[in-house]
This record gives sequence, C-alpha cells and structure tokens, in this order.
Amino acid sequence: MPEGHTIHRLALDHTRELAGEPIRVSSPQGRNADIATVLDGQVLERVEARGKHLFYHWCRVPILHIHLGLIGSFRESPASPPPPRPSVQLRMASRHAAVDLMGATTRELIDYERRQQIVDRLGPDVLAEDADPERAWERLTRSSLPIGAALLDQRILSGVGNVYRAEALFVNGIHPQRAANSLSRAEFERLWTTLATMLRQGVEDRRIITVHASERAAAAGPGADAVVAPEDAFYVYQQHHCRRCGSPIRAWALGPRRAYACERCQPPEGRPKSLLPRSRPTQSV
DNA sequence: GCCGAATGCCCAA
DNA sequence: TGGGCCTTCGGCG
Repeated sequence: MPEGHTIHRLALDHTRELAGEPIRVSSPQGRNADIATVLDGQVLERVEARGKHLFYHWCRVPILHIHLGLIGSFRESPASPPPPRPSVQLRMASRHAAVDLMGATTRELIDYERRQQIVDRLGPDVLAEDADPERAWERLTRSSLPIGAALLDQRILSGVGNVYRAEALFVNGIHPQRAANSLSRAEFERLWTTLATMLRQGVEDRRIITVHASERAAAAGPGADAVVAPEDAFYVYQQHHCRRCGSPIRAWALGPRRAYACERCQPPEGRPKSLLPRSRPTQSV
C-alpha cells in the first residue's frame, strides 16, 4: 500500500536495520539473481526516499532503485528469518533483520546520473524537509488538469496517491473535478499543508489514518484508540456516507483511478450543474 | 477455484 | 488510449 508515507517509512527502517554492515542479498524468485549477485556481501550506506521511489546507496556498487508500483510490498522479519516465499524478488538480510521485497514493478541497478534523472522528473516531495511548495504551485497553475488528477501527477508534486488525494481534497472542501489552475493561492497553501501533515502522520502510524482523533473518538467513544478499522480511518476514500454531513459519497473514475467526494462538502463550485463533467458518478464502492 | 480490484506508472501505438 | 507489469485478498460460484 505504497503512497509516499510508506516509502519514507521504509527508507527510515531499512537504513536503521541494514546500513553499516555487509548485507546478504538473494533472489528466491530468481528473476533478480543478477542484482543479488552484485549486491551480496556489500555494505549498505543509506536508503533514500524521493516521492514513491527508493534508492539504496551502497559503499562500492551501483544504486538499487526500487519502485513498488501499485501492489509491491516489503515484509520484515527479525534475524534468522523464515524461508522466503517463492514470490520474493529480493531478500536483504543483516545480522538484525531481513526484508523481503515482493510485487515491485521496478528493481534495477542504476548509476548516480540515472538517479538524478529520476529525481529531476519529480515535483517537490511533500515529505521532504526542504520541499519547495512554490515549484508545485507554479506547475499547478500551468496545468489544465482537474485538481484530482494533478495531485496524482508526480511531476507536479510527489508522494501523494489515491487515498491522500481523496482525503486532503475533502478536508479542504475542494471538488476533485475543479481545474487545478482555478485554486486560489490560499487554497493551494492549505492543501499543501494538509498533505504534508497527513503524510507525516502516515509515516508515524505506518498506515493511513486521516480522520482526526477527536472525530474518531466522537464517533466511536472511548476505546477508539485501539485498532482503527478502515471504515473509521478515512473521510471519503471507499466510504459510503460522509461522516460530516451524512450525504452519500460519490465515486467515479478520474483518469485511471477512482475518485471519491462528498459533493455537499466539496461543491463543484463555479460551474452550473449542467456543465459538470459527465464522468457519471456511480454508486460508491 | 476463479475473477477483479487494490494506496502506480511505463510504454507503444 | 490501451495494455502490461507485479501479488494478494476478498467476494462470488
């Protein structure tokens, strides 16, 4: 479930668990035996997260570039791990921990120049300490995309995926179909702040929970701190009813992905209803 | 057991 | 614009 928060969490964890000592690298599934051969026994320096990309920097060999895609994931076991599943693309093991990579769309060794190309393509990472929202604002104002599509365009800003887009737009009362260049500067700044706050919380929680604790407590009463169920974690993503006003949540295809909105809390604004995009909101779920 | 969807993105046509 | 890549899981027979 990889949006930017997952990637940054992995970079932190893997740097802590794997860096500074020789790493055993293998490819149980076999398709990345070439990578394993190069990396096995090498010392990992650090793991870098940029948007949804991971870069493993080693002391003496090329950079391991990983992109999880939609369904890629890491699984972690303590030292002396169980045998890997056959689907494991790469296993990296230190004395302290082993991490298994599965389902990732990109596993490749690259040089620094190539890494630079990839980074240069990305808009500012909402999770980067030194992220420059101004760059995102410039690209946004030049975009004719709906804001819902623009937020998923990693060239405009990076790290945001389908859940955070739905949730951040909801919190700011912005309809996903509004043109990106129709946002006011103030709206953009609030949106950026929301995203940065949400993703940082995601890094900490190791999952996405966007509904504010006070609202969860109000709904669930005491004990809401226990395990948060998916239906309590989100305002609109894959929800049926708006937890603020009770209106039905609409879900429709916005570009290649499903968008979610409460059209009462997020008015399409500025367009007569007759001119609304005929993207045909369907029943939720 | 099979099918489709899932927090993504790339490429060819 | 459509298909491909990659795996898991839940819903449906």
